[in-house]
Amino acid sequence: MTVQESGAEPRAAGMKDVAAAAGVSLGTVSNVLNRPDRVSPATRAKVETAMAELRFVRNESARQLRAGRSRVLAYVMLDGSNPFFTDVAAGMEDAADAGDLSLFLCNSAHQSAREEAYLGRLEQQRVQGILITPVDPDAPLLGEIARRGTPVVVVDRTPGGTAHCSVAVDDVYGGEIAVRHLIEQGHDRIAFIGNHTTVGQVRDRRLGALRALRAAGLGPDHLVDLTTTALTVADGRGAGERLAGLPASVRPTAAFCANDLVALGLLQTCANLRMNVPRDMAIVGYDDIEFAAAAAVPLTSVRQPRRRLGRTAAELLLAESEPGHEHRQVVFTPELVVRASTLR
Amino acid sequence: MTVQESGAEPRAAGMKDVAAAAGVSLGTVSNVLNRPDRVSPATRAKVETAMAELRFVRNESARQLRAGRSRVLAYVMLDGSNPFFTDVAAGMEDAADAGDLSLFLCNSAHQSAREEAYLGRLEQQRVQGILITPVDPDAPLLGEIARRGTPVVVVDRTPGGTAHCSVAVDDVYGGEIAVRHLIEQGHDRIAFIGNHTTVGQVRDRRLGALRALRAAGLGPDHLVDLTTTALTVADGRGAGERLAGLPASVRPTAAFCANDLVALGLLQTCANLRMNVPRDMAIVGYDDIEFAAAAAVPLTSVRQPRRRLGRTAAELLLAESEPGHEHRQVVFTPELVVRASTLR
DNA sequence: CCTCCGGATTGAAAGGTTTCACAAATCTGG
DNA sequence: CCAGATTTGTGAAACCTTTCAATCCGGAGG
Repeated sequence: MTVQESGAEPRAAGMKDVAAAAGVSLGTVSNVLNRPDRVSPATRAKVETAMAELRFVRNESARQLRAGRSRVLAYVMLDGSNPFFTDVAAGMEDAADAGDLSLFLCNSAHQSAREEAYLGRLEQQRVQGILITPVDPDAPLLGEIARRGTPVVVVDRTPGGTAHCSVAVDDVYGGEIAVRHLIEQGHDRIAFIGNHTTVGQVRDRRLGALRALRAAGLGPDHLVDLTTTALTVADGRGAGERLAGLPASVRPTAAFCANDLVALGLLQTCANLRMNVPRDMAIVGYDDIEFAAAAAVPLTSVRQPRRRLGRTAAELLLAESEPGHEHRQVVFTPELVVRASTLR
Repeated sequence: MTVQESGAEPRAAGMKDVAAAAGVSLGTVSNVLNRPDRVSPATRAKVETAMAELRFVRNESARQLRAGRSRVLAYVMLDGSNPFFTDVAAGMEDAADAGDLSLFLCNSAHQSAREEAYLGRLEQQRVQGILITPVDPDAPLLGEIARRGTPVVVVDRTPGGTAHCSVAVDDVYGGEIAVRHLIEQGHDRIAFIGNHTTVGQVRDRRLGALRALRAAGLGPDHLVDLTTTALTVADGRGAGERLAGLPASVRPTAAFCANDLVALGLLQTCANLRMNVPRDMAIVGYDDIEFAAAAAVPLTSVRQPRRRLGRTAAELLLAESEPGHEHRQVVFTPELVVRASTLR
């Protein structure tokens, strides 16, 4: 007389149950799962049938506890709503797929508190490694995590020390090619729109801009700074209004925007004010997000190898576990994509 | 004589080590972690110091194995590069934060194989629940997972049966208000641009469009179908060219696009062909993504309560574990955001 | 017929935590 | 000063898997 099991859930089956149902030992079930070649075809078939019948789902916690290794990577991204980071993540997925790993995405949304919470949990989960675009690349927490044994790779930021691997893009060079292009188009008063005082990346892009001016024999006074608080479309609109308000004698004829969102905002203001782009105002953006090409006036922009950035970061992470590992800092070179917004 | 521990890593400390260092029992360490009020302040302090000194990091696998519960939710999203889904995810994060849970994001990128791989792993991890916008809402796998005990909530799709909770937006109504607005603006030949033959959502939006026409006493022949293969900016550009190629006598004066990307593409083609929006062509998009407002001609669009959608989905998921749970299908109502692209 | 060999299978230990019944210590108030 | 209640702390079992040394078995070689 067996117990009715209609009402109560019959508690999920474990390997023990599978072993019993198949009439083999626990060890054999494990072998079917982890070393199928060590097991005779007949037994394997029996075990696999039993698994299917019992709807067996392997318990990853137990597996990981015993085996020590985890099979997940995580990317803690700075801003999940920025297409740049989702493209980077796509590159990581490519690498993770190739290594039979899962990639989990976490969005810190520029909040240190959230970032810390995620890092804490990931460390507790003993993930195989953490990819991160940190709110603050020099926060000590990252170093501590790495020292405690979870590999960390910093993405699209360059940490001060050399405590981790990192991948980044040469922002100085990016700024340089953007402004060199504008100079070649005949501009010699150029607006720089962005928050270069607070964000390292933006500072670098501006340095590149100055370098291009110098190379053309133009002093730093040929760069007109319009400082924003962040890098949103609204910031771009605001900067556009300030720009339009300048007397014609000093108003720049071109603008280099610290990212494409800002550039789109500027473009919109120009359209509202009936300023023709590129005739009255040439615009260069940065990042080459999908919408840059789709804008009313397609945007010239500095493209970063986003997907490649992500893939390389993940590969560096996987390489961390190899024997004589040395931390590497990979720097990619951006390229200029010229479109209508700068071509007269 | 103790062993040198300079070179070799000293194996991460566990609760046992903490207990020894603090001179208390293992159970007490566990109490400090899980029920701090059951422990005297003095002992707690001792234990906490020991934890800090040993750099103790709790092992989540072991915790979960023993406790049975996990503290993570996962959202398997259809397209990580679509701002719509990242906004939905942000809403879920709000809810997860409130419940002291982590939200992990997985990107299936429209690939069933990837979706299945993620689902398998999540089930093995025994996550507390799965939120998903599936490639195919009627795939049997979802039902199986739910039956095996991992709650599943379907987001922004309406599965045929009632096997899960779901949250969605009323797409028929969305299509209706979009086209009603165009009719009110005096249009009576309206293009519908999208892939309504393959995607349920788009079919619904088109049905709404027809309903609005009927309400105005106009037959279905007043809707001109321009069918696309997907819903990208490029599809919109292509449709725009087809539209422009129509003889003026039959060419619609307004277009209802199945999403904002398509609308942006159409807008771009109009700009290229020197067609004025909205005078020569009024445009309504769908989703109201951030870039809709930022377009050269700000786009009228149907806004879905994205963040709310995500938050509600997560809340439904958390409610699944309550005693007498019944699956619920929540449907939100979209609203029309009118901007310059339809206002003459 | 015996020994030895190799492949297939087994059994038990181990991994780090949570939980719970129980013991010890401290407090309450009569 | 004591019985009983309350607060702290303890010890061992349990969670489910992986791993590895040991055993089993059938057949090849002598």
